[in-house]
Parts: sequence; structure tokens; C-alpha cells
Amino acid sequence: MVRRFAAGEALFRKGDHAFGIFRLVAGRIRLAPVTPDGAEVPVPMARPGELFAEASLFSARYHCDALALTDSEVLLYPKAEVVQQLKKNEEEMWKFAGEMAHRLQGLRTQLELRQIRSAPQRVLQSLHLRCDATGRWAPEGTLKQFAEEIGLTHEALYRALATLKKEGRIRRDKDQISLLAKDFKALDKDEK
Amino acid sequence: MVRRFAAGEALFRKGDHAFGIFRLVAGRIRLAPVTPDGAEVPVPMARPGELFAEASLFSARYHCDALALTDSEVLLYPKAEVVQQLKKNEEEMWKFAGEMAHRLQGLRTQLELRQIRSAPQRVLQSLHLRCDATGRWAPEGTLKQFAEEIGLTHEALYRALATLKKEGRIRRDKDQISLLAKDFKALDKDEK
DNA sequence: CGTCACATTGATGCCTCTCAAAGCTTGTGG
DNA sequence: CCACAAGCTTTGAGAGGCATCAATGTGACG
Repeated sequence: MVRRFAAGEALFRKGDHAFGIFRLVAGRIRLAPVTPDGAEVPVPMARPGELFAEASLFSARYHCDALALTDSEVLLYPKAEVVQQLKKNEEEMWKFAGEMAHRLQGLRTQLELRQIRSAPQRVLQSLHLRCDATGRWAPEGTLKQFAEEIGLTHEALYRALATLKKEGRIRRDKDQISLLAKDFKALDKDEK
Repeated sequence: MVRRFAAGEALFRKGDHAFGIFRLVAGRIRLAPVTPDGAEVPVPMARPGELFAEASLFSARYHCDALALTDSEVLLYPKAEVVQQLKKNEEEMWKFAGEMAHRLQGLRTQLELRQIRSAPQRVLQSLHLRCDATGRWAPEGTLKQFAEEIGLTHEALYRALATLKKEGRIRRDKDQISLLAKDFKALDKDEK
């Protein structure tokens, strides 16, 4: 079931009855658990293709707010339907579990990344994770978004990129960033 | 199947044939993906009771190193066995998926936490997440470990606690930390 | 051609990390 | 029972780096 939300609109709010899980098709969604002391702690954003609010299948209510940052399009899988489907169809269930396991890894990886304090180091590591086998990567979206994803201000990102370029560790072409020899020793390719 | 590992011993290494998933019973395990440029980026640690290496069920090989930081005891669920069990038993499968969904939330929460730069704020937020309904929390393990879990040096943690105490937001008793009125407005209790 | 958002670089300040040192707690052995 | 060792706890001083504020350049789109 396709549903669209305008920028600023809420898909659901904390405490709402959990009516289904979502897959983001296009746009940007921010999952923003309400903090006890009022301040908003945003960040974990859903990106296109990702499943989110999976926990709602196992819970009666949502545990955080989901806000559309831009006009967005999502697939809504009604809870009752999904549950029935999954419980009946072992194949589907397996796929679903596999997806969650995959996301778990992704989040762990992100967590590691945040542990790197140095902006250039963090950027470099991010690039390693995103570059293809040839050591190249074309950012999807703006660099500003990229900065946000890896938890840096955009200024810090630009400076880090400049530093890395000056050190000869990366090259920047039109709409593309490449790892240079020093850091690109045929990244191991045995993901998940 | 219970297995024990001494401090410093590796449960498995990146690239090893995936032979099963684990649940930590006691001790501390560090999951440490090898970074391309040699530096170690540790952090995502398994804590007692947690399942880890779930992704190995959906993959032929492990994707990171697992190192015992202290003498540890784990439950090893052989892959073939688990897979068969899960695929046959819908009930078990559902429990397994629920556990992963739960872990997903936990990791997202941690990720939000790391986004808070200010040490006092991060500590406060961590306390909110850990305190019981009465606003109290007894740290399991040392404060040093707590500091590591929330991504601060222990010095920063001690200073943050001192600051919060001075501001009258927390109270520290023997082996217990309490949130004070200002920040403790009956934390919403509708966890999953 | 004007507007708007991204991209880039500069200057400043705060805050956490780091290195250091001292007090405290716990356990061990004589 | 005491003395010593080891690790946690706590506070101090200094430095580096990222966030913040600010300004300019650049590209896309109407």
C-alpha cells in the first residue's frame, strides 16, 4: 500500500497504535524518539529502500515519532496482514529476518564509525565502506546529506575532504570521489 | 552448547566459515570489524544476554572478529541446527525475529545517544534510558565500563556526573544514581 | 536575472581527549 | 591483622579539533 507524506508531516507518533511497518521508497524520514527532557535527538534516518518501524510488529504501540523531512513516499505494510503472511509463509519470514540481520550489521557499522573522532579518519572510513571495487564512489544526494549521515557538520566534512585531497589519499572529480592507492588495497569483498 | 573463552581469545575471525550464532552468558565480547587501513575500530560490544553474529545465519562467512575481552562464557547455536529449527518452527522463528527487532531499536537508541556531543547531556540521557520507574539506577559493573558503553572517556564521565550533581539534576548514593525531580517526570513506561 | 540551496573557506571558542597525579576500595599474602 | 598491589575513582592542567558563526563562490531553476 503506497502512501505519500508531505514534508513536515508525521507518519506516526510515539504511543500511536502500531498499525504496520514501512518501507521508504523516496524521500527522507527521521525517526525521532522523544527525549524525556524535551530536547529532540534526531539522527537515525531511514533511507530509500529501507524498512523501518519493524519493531511495531512485536509491539502494540510505536516507540518514536516518524517525521517526513521532505515529501516522501512509503510502502505501508499493514500489521495484521504482515503478521499473518509471515507466520504462514516460512520463505517470507526468512527473508524478513535476513533483512533485519542485515540492518543490524549496518547499524553496528555506523556505530563504529561514530566512534572515530577525527573527521578526516571518519570520512576516509566512510568512503572505504561506500566505494565500489574500483575505489570510486558517486555520492547519492548532496554532500551536506552525507555529512549528516556520518555525523559531521558539513563544514567539517568539506575540510576533511580538502585535507584528504591535500594528503593525496583521495581524488575528487565531478560528482565522484576516488580512493587513491595509499588507502585502496583491493578492499576485501566478502560482505554480509 | 556452552563454550568458554579466555580473555584475549578469539571466538571467530573475519572470513571464517560461519558455523553458528552466539549468545553471551557472561563476560565481555568485542566485535571488531577490521578496518581497511589497519586501525582497529572496536566499540560495538556484546553484553550478557545478548545474541550476536546473527547475520552469520544468512551468510557463509563471518564479517568481523569477535574477541573475548575477559574470560567469557557463551552459548553457541550451530548454524545448521538453528536454521533447520527456525525454518520448521514458526514459533521459534517469530521469537528470533522479535529479538532482532528489539536489538535494532537498541542500536538506534545508542546511535542517537552518540549524537549528543555534550557529556553531561549524554550522560543524563543515558540515565533516563536506564533508570527504573522510580528514577533510580544501580550501575552493573564499574563506571569506567559505563563510560565506555556510552562512548566517553571515564574522566569525562566523572566530570559530567559531578556537573549534574552540582546542578541538582542527579543524586549519587552508594552504588546508585538517582534522577532528581527536575528531570524525572514519571518517564513514560510503554516500552515494547 | 534573481533567488535559493549547496559548496567552500575563514576565524573563534568551547569541550572533550590526553597526560598526570592523588585518594579510595578491594583482595591477597605474609 | 596489617601491608602492599592493582584497579577504580576523582580532580587538575593543557592542547587540539570540531562546532559555530560568518562570508563568499557556485550551480540550478524559474
